[in-house]
Parts: sequence; C-alpha cells; structure tokens
Amino acid sequence: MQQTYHPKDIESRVQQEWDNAKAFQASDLSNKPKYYCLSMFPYPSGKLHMGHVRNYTIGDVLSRYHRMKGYNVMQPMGWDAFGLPAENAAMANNVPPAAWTYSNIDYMRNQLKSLGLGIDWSREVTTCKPEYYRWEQWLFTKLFEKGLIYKKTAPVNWDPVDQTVLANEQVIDGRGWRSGALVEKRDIPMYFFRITAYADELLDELDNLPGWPEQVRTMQKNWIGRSYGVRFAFPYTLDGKKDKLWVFTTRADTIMGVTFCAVAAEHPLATRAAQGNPALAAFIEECKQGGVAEADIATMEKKGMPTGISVTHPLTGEDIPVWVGNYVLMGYGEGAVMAVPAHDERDFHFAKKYNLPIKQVIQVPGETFSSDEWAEWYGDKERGHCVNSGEYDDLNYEQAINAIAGDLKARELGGKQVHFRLRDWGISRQRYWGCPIPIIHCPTCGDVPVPDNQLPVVLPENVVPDGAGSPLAKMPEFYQCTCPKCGGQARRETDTMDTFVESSWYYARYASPACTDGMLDLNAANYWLPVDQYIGGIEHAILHLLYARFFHKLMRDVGLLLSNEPFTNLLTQGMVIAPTFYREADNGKKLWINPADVDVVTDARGRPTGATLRADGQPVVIGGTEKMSKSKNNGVDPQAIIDQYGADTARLFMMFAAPPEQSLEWSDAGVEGAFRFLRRLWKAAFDHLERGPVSAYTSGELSTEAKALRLQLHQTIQKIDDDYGRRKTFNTAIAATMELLNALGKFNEDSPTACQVAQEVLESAVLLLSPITPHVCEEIWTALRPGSRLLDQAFPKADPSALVQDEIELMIQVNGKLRGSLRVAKETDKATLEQLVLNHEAVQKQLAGGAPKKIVVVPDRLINVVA
RNA sequence: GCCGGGAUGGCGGAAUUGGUAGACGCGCCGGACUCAAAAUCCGGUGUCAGAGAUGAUGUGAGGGUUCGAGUCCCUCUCCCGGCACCA
Repeated sequence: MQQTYHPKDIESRVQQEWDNAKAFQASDLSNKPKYYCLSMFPYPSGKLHMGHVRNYTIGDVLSRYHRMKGYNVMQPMGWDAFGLPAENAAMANNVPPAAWTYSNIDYMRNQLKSLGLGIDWSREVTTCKPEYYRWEQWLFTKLFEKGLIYKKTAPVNWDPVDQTVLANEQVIDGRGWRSGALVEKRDIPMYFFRITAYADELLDELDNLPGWPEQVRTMQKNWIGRSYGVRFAFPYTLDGKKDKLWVFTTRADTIMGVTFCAVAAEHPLATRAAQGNPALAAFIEECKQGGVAEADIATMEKKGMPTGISVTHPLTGEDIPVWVGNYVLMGYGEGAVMAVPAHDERDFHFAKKYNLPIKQVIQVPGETFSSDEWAEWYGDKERGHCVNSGEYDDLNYEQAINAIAGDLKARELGGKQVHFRLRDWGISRQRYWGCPIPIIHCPTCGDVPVPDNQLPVVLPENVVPDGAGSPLAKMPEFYQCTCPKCGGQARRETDTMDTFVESSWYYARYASPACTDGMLDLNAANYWLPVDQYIGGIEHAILHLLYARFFHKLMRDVGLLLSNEPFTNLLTQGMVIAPTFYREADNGKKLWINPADVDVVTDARGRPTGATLRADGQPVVIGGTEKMSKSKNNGVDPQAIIDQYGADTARLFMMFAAPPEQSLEWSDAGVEGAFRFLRRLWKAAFDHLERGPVSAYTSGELSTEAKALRLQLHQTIQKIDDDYGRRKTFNTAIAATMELLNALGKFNEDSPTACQVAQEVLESAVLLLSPITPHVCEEIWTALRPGSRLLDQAFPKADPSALVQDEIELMIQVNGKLRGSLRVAKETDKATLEQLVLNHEAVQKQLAGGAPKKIVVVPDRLINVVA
C-alpha cells in the first residue's frame, strides 16, 4: 500500500479488474434472489451533468449493497436517443441528428465508465436504432388492430411564419422561439393511445404500490382524476333542425342555477353563430391566439362573447344563452360547459364581468348569500342543500345528484357518467428525429398498419432538418409506397412518435436486449420484471411513470408479460442546484457568470459579504441558488471534479451532501471535504498496516475503551444496513462511518487484542463504505486482506454480543425542560428511577421543596418531572 | 389557476415511532508545526446575558393539542417541481 492516496491510478486499475472479471454481467440463471436496479436512462445531450452523476451513483450504491446482501443484481444502461435537442443541434451545426447523437453517446459512455458504475454494458439499448424501435412499431400495429390506437384531431401550437408545429417549450411569451411570430392554436389529425381505457386500472393499482412515494401516488391519482358526474344535454333548434348541446358536470346539484353555457371557439355552435356576425368572428379569431399549454390557459384573462343563440334548460325549459369562452378547449371533454355563477368561482367572476345573472341554488345554514362578492361556502358541496330548485329543494349533494340524474335520464337528456381528467395520449409529432409511425395511407383502404414482414419502417439517418415542417414529408423516397392491402399507390405516414413512447418500455427490453424474434423474450422478461428499484428525477413523477405503467399493461395484454406493474420500488431523486452570479450589462440584461469563475468574500464569521470575478477581481452580484442550467450558467461539469479528485470523491460528495430525495446544493468546499475524508481513511489504514499484519478481533478480554469501540462499530453496522436497505439515506450512512473513524482515531491502545479490534473496525468501515466509494475501498481491502477481493465480500453483520449494554444514560426533564442526566443500570425499575430523580440536585432545585404532580418515565430515554 | 413538495446555526444537513434540537461535514475563530505559506494536527463555534457555573431563548409566521412538538392539527407567507409537444 502506498503512503498517499492517488485516486487516478487506483480507479483506472480497479475498473480494469472489474472489466476483466466481467464482474457486473448479470446472468438470467441464478439461485440467488434477483434484484433489478434501474436508473432512468439519459438523453444523450452531449456530456453528463450533475443530475446524471447523482442518479447513477444512487443506483450503483443500491446495486452494490444488494450484491453484498446476496442478490443476483442487474444494473443496465441505455440511451433515450430520439428527441428535439438533436434537431436543434443539427440546425445549429449542420450535422445530421443521428451523427450528433451517436457521437454524444460514445463520449457519455466513457464518462459513465469513469464513474465506476457496476453496469452490465452487454445489455446496452439505444432507442434510435431500428433493432429497438422496430418492436415499438410492431406493438403499434397490434394496438391499432385492437382499437387501442385511433385517429382524431387535436390542437397544437402553430407558428404561422415558420409554418411548423411548436413544442410548448418552443413557445416563449406566446411567440415562436425562432420566428418571433404570435403562436396560434391549430387542430391537426393525430394518433392517440387509448390510455383512458386503462384509467381505472392505472388508478386502482396505485394502492398496490407501497414501494412508491406517497406524493407520487397522490399526484398520479389527481392526474387521472376519476370523478363521478353527470353528462347531459341542452336541446335547441337552429335553422329548423333539432340538436343538443352536451356538457359534463360534477355539480349536477347546481343545475337549477345554470344561467348560461360557454363553448370553445372551435365549437360548431360558435362557427355557426359567427356567420353574419363579424364581431363574433373576430373574437373567435382572437381566441386562436396563444399556445395550448394548460398553465397559460388557466392563468390568462377569461374572456367571452355571446353567440346570440339560446338553448333550452333540460329541466326548467328556460332559455339559456350560449357564449363563446376563450377558456373552453374543444379538444377536452365536450368542448362546452354549463355555467353556474352562484356556485363556481370562475363562472362567478365571468358573470360579474359580463353582467350575467347569478342565481343561488345552494344554501349553507347560517350563511347569507350575496351576489356582490364570492364567498368560499358558495362552492361547498358537503354542507349545502338545494334552494330555489323546485322539487329538489332541501336535498343534499348526493340526493340532488341522484334525483337530477334520474330526471335527465327519464327525458333521455343525459345521466350519470364516470369522468376522468386523464386524456388520451396523442403521440403524433411532426418531427424528423423520432420513431416513424408504421401506417400507410391508402386512398381506397384508408389507414393500413405496416405488416410485420415490412417492419421496421427505417428512419433515414443522413438528414438535416431546416426548422420548417417535417423533413420526411419532403422526401418522396420515404413516403412513396404501395398499399399492403390492395397494392395501389399509397403514402406513408410522415409523423413520428412522441419520444415518451420509447422510454415507456425500455426497462423491459433490458431483460432481453438482443432478442430478434420478438419485442421481449418471455422467460427473460418474466425473470427480471418487475424492476425492483427504479430511480429518477421527481420531474417524471407523472408523465413518464404513468406512460410506462400504461405500456406495461399493454404488453401484458398482448401476452408479452405476466406482471401488472413495471416498478416495485421508486426513488424520486431531487435536483442538483448551485448558486448563481451575474453582472448587469448596459442594456439591463444579466450576464450570468459560472460559479467556478467566482470567489466569494466572507466576513470574520464566515458570512458571505460579496463575490468577485477571479479574472478581474471586480464584484459580481450574488443571485439565488437554482437548478443547474445553461440559461443561468451555474452548471458545474462533473468531468472536472472526476479529473481533479477522482470518481470516489465525486460519488462521496453527492451522496453525503443531501438525502437522495431532496435537492442537492453544489459546493466546491464540500467536495474538498469529501476528498479529505478519503485521504484520512487511507492514512488510517496505512498507519494501522505499518504496525504489521493482524487478523480481525474474534474473542478475548477487552478494555473498557475497546469494548466501547466495538459497541459503536456494531451499532454502526446495524444503522448503516438500515440506511442502505430501508431508509435509503446514504448521507447518514456516511456520517456514521465518519463518526466511527473519528472514534478509531481517538483509540490509542496498541495491545494485540486492541490491534485486532482496530483491524475489525477498518475492515468493516471499508465494507460499509464500499457501495459509495468502491475503488478506494477495493484497494484498502486488498491491503488489509491480501489475496482477497472486496467485490466477493458479504455485507457486515452486527455481532449481538458486542451490542450488550449494562448501563445507559437517562435524560432528566422538569416540566419538559432538560435539567440533567443520570447513568443507571439498564433494567432499573420505575420506582427506583423515580426515587433517584427526586434526589437529583437539579430536580430538587427546580421543585424548590414542592411535590411533583407526576413523573413520566420513557423507558431507556428520559424521565420528566411535572411540577 | 390547478396538483405535489419544501422552509432547522454563517452554509449543506442530522434528529428513524411525539421524548437530549443542531450529529456529520463545510465555513469561521484560536493554537501547534513552519523562516514563511500551503497541507496536516489539536481546541472552540445557534443567539442573548454572564469572567464562569449557569440562565433565558431558539426549527418560515401566527394559533392549538400534549407532561413534552422540528415532528401532530388549524390559518398564513415565501420558495421549488409538474401541468399532457423539453426530457
């Protein structure tokens, strides 16, 4: 063993040894229990960022811990390789997205390897390769045939200048990011996955996922949003024809309070009313402005205009005016809503703004209704009952709904309906760098799925998009084809799939990544699935995780799998954040400065007083601490840390700075602290070995100090086992190891048994820490136990005999305030304790001669004297 | 706007089931070593008062439950994530 710690040499050598031994290749045949540990695969954006390092270190720690606990571990890795950034990079650099993506993958794969992750690289999956996406296309055709995929129109962001569809991300303040043109809503035909057909199962199964964070399950429940309501119609006659305006409501009990209806700008009633009404036509045109993002629609000013058309209230027969509202969307629900201003806050404000009638039909006892101002109780369905509602008066929420739904049904104008907030999943994208949708449009046969023997539909890779429309739609060699059914001239679909589709099933493909005769190999898939531990960013709590759960059920129902859910345990990791610094330019714009180029100035107590740019020594402004991003220039390149300190230090810092689920603040000083600790560990082992070889303690008489050290060691083993296995709080596991080594540092005995105890502590510490810092631990282990590999060692087990304590310290409180402590034998009975505590000096002083009201004894913890 | 989460010293965080608030690390202060610096090692470090023993106070704000609240309940403020075409 060398005297000083040189991470560079150690890490490359140890990684080479793992490679040579094929140490992390997972076998499908094992008599150990399996443990499939999966981290969300990266988008190959160029180089690894800190979020990746954090994600993959967490996965590696859990994988290595479970390996030590006797599991057959599989930890795969792959590339979520289709996506928008590749097209942007292509346009900026005039490089085809494919070339850019593949070169990024090569670079990032090397970066991942330098982190020392125990990955089975033989299972690598890349989603932009035909051998992957052909199975996605195959599944698409099966689902199309089953009716689980259908076509309908839906609104998208349209850039009228670039003549292209924009992602929500590409709409900035209502304008196209490249053209600057005002964005419009436009309805286009798209393919949809019928996810709502699985809404009930997706919702109900959440209760069978105890390994998922409660907050994620709650978010998914609310997203799916099952509600029990009433779908009903307002009949009307227009142009001599009878028709019905359908709406859905969860508040059918307020139906007698409807004073108007609102429809979307694209609703047929609005279109009809706009004929011969230029003002309304202009308003409908105005409603098209802006994007389709829900956050924008929900926060914009609610505007409306009357259509002049009336419909008939289905129960009262009253005339109800129909308005066009900019907040009603055609694509969602019926594209029309009933409005009850008295009992819906949004309707209330709309009615006030346009002077529409407000009719109270719900009363809460003891409250007074006023149409001047909105009050919380107006919307209270728990405490209210019907008023001004004729035969429904005095009914509560449930009774009213039942009665009203019954009456609507009797008139064939509606009835109860289960409604989901969840909408079907539109997957068509008018982009190039994605998986081609395997459909052929035939003038005679319609939409025909591409037959199995013609799959995959290969995406040409040597294309540079120009930002205007879809490149595939301009390539006759791609879209010209013949109909598989009739053989006539036909046109291939040029839209590609949402990249969420690829990431919805990659976890299953890892079980049999090279399978060529099916999407999955049945045996391999059923051996490895479900994933035992899934790890990824909290930002994926809803969409990705819901889509993957949906796909798992789809694959199950076409006979590819037996399980119901893809991920048994889920860990949602927090963001990596860093301080921001900037200077204001003359034009008022902020110039963001990277934290690596800044020195922070502190006062005598260490409080920051300012910051300067290292290059010129002049002050910079300290901004907030935010998620690492290009726009704030506060990203720290993990490669620089690995180069300077080694992967073990980077991993140690990341795991130590915060528990996995919280956001993690980057700190250069913290990284140095982590490095210092590894150096101290190294030196402790080196100094110990200098005294000559010794085996770990097994038996023999021990001093009080040695006994105390062994007690701490075995308590630490217990604690860290729990931290890794149950709590997944690696920061506290590291802290406990540090405390243990601090205690070893203070242990100065050098008798033969004392040296054996020191050996035991060092061996255990290295094993305990090895999931987090595997390279340095492997190296020290081999020095402590020549000829053996740490990789083959089991996780330490606590020795029950070392954990026996005969004396404990009890805290003494008076009225809940700490006043002292007491050392007593462990099994001291309550009466003796009470006597002891009453004789305690501090207690007598507090009681000042008075008698205590009562004494609370918490076993092994404290005694509280209530005066 | 809607859904979910968070707030503890100068900083990151710990306190696992309502029972010693601030473990561990960073920073800072003092000391040792050094011609000096760096590195390393030792000691101190929530705030206020006190020479000290000690006392008071303290977990975003306000209220409540309890012998006892960072932890449970109610009201509020600010910050962060998601909102269906970023991944």
